[in-house]
Amino acid sequence: MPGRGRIDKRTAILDAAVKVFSQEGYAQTNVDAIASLAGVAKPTVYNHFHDKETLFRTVMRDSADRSAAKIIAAFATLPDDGADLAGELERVGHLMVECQLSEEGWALQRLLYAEVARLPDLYDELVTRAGTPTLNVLAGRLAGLANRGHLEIDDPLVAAGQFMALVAGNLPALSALGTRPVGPDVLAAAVRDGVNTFLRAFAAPARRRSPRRS
Amino acid sequence: MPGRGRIDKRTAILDAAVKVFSQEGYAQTNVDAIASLAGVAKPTVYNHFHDKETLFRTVMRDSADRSAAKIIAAFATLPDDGADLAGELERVGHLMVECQLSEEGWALQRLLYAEVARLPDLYDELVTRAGTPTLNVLAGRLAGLANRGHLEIDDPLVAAGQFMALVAGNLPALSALGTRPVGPDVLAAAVRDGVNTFLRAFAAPARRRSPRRS
DNA sequence: ACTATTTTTAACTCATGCGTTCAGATTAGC
DNA sequence: GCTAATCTGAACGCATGAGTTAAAAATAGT
Repeated sequence: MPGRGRIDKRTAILDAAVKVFSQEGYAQTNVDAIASLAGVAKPTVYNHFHDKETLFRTVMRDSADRSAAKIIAAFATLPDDGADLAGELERVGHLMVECQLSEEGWALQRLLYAEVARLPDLYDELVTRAGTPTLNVLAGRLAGLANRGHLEIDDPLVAAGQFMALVAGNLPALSALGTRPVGPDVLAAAVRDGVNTFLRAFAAPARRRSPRRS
Repeated sequence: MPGRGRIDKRTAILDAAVKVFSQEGYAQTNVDAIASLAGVAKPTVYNHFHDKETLFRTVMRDSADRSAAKIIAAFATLPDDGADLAGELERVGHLMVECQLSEEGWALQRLLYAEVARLPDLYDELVTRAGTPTLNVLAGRLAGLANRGHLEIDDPLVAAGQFMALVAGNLPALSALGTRPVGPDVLAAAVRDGVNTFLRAFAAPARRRSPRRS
């Protein structure tokens, strides 16, 4: 019985909840499993969170916040000067993709798909908290690169969305919606392909580059 | 009580099942609702399908087959000559996107995301039946266009995946994972943006084209 | 050490819902 | 019209699981 204290029970419950919800889905999860995994009695769960849905919403909010913070931190490392643009985009793409490939990233996505029809307001909240700021940060970086003449971009928001689609678009298929591991070589190839196509479309024409592989 | 015959009971059950599963999700669906919507007694459901999971798998298979047939038919209309390539790609992209935007297309996707962790073999089956052939047909078309000098493509499979990612990648965000309608103008802009970027990356350099808008 | 709050244990209520049973009605095929 | 299959209706058993309750036990703050 670690943490016989008071306050860390809440975080223990949340940690257990994210695991069980991820593996079982919302409806298939029973609260007893969360309580026992957290090393906590069931009424304690209901003391901290009024009901199962409140617990679920809290888990999703926290998970989305963590994911967004990680991706935004990755995007923030994109330098404004165009030095080794392909390499930098690959590096950032890798960070982004690994965040989505993480246990928690996929769980968030699957749970969102599963419950969006029943909890549309939760979806809106997560988009506002995580999706929109993430896209905006990347768009800002790309706009900076375009202003310095390293990229040729009309609409930075569109380009940002397309960068994410190109780099991460094949992940669902590659990992069977996150249920199967992806080899690092396969992953690297997917990221490289996405970055190459992105640069073929948006690289400034002055410095015509010939990508290493398709 | 239409269709008091024997065999159409099965299709009535399947039609009702796809609707209820789509709206409620697997776990939240109760078989009585399917039976009553199909105008059929509950034991009849269990006469045709051994249990709820078998019914679900059948629904998913049928739905995937229908979707794949529609998309493949759309891809098949892509001409091999490069006449109005941008227009043709937009037209085909529109067909593809509308198929995914349909009630049934989104339902299939959401249900797959929701249940893939519990039914991994079903996922594999659907990929084999629908995902792989769809991608292969598009790749074949793109390879044909490349062979005739209208596109510059190293790996047609990669290019096909990237075309789909570029054209359809923003749909989840635009439609809130299929739970909200998308205006036809917004949809047209998304498809046009995707096709433009695809052509900026893959159009043969001989005929340099300047896309109408970003 | 004393008090108030929280946690635990274990049992309980109550609703949902899968899958089954069976007698009786309906239909297809001959 | 007769027979064999299927469909209906309504009820049932049974398991699962959310959320609650109660008193006893442990803990934090003072």
